[in-house]
Amino acid sequence: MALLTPRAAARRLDYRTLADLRYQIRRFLRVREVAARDAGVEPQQYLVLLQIKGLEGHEAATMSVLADRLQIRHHAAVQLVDRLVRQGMVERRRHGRDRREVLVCLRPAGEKVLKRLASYSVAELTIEGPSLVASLNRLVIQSTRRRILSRNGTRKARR
Amino acid sequence: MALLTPRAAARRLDYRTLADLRYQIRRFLRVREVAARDAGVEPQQYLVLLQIKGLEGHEAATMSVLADRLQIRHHAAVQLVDRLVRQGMVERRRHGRDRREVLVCLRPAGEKVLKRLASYSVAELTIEGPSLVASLNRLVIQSTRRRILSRNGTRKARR
DNA sequence: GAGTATATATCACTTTGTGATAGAGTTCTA
DNA sequence: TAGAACTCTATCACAAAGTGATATATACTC
Repeated sequence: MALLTPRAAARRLDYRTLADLRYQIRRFLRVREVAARDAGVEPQQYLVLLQIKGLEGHEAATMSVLADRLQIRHHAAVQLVDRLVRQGMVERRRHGRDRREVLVCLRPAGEKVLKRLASYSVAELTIEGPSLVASLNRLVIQSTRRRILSRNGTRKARR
Repeated sequence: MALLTPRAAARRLDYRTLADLRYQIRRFLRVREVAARDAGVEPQQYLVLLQIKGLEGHEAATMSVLADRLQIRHHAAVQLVDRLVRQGMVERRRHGRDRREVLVCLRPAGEKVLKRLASYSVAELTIEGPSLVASLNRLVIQSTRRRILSRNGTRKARR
C-alpha cells in the first residue's frame, strides 16, 4: 500500500474509507434507534413524526408526501401510519379539496415523544457531528479526485 | 418566525432542519438500496460485504466484529451471514487459535457484487456528497450555538 | 360520460431486527 | 486441575418494516 504512487492510490477503490463512512452513519442512526425505543416508538416511527413536524407550515403531510420524505413506497408509509394511529401518536384527517388525500397529523402523545427525541438528537449532534462531517468530507474529496484522474487516465490506459 | 430574535431562534428546536438532514441521509441510503437490489443483494447484505472488505488487513472479520461494524446484535449478524452463505457470497471459516470464533470471508461472487456497488457508491458521492455535508454542517453549527445559549440561558431563566 | 391518472389501502411474502435461550470453547481461580 | 464464570456463535419465536401485485375511490381530461 505504501508502494503505490499518489495517483494509483487515488484510483484504487478505497473500501476501508467507504466502510468507515457507513460505520459512522450506522453509529449516528443507532444512537437514535436506541433512544426511540426507549421513548416508546420504533425507529421508523420517530422518523414519521419528525417529517410530519418538519412539513408543518410548508406542505401538507399527506401519505405520498410522507412516503417521499421517508424515501419509502406508499404502502410502507400506510403501514407505518397504521401502527402510529394504533398507538395514538398520530391521526388521519380528510383534507379539504381532494377527498382522496389523507392528512396525517400529530397527536399530543406523538408531539411529546418527538420533542424528547428531537432535542436529544440535536444535543447529540454537537458531539458526533464533527467526526461524521470529517468522514464524509474525506470520501467526497477522494471521489472527486478519483473522477478527475479517471477522466485523463482512461485515454492513456486505452493506448 | 421572522419575529424571533436570533437568540430565540437558535434556542427553538429546529424540526425542519433536523427533518431535512434525515431526508438527505435517507436519499443517500436509498440510492444504494436500489443499487444493491439491482445487483442481486439486499441492502444490509451489501453492508456486510463492504465491512468484511473494509476490515481486510486490519482486523479479523468475526461475527462479533461484524456485528459491531454494522451496529446490530450478534444474532442479527448471524442471520445476515446465513443468507449470504446461501447465496454463495461469503463463507464461514474456522479461525486459528480460538475455536469459538468464525471468520466470514468473501467469495468471488460477493467480491464481484461488492466491487460494482462500491464503485457506484463512490462515484455517486461526487454528486450528492456536498449537499449532505452542507445539511449536516448546518445542524452541527446550530446545535453548538444552542448548547452555548442554553448554558448561559438557564441561569437567567432560573432567576 | 368513458377512459385515464392519482391517492390510499390491502394482501401475501421476505428481510431485518429483537429478546430469550442454548451450547461449545476459553479463561480464571481456588 | 476441576469447576465457575465468561465469551462467541447459534437457534427459536416474534414484531417491524419493506416489497410487488392488486383493489378502490376520487379527480381529471377529452
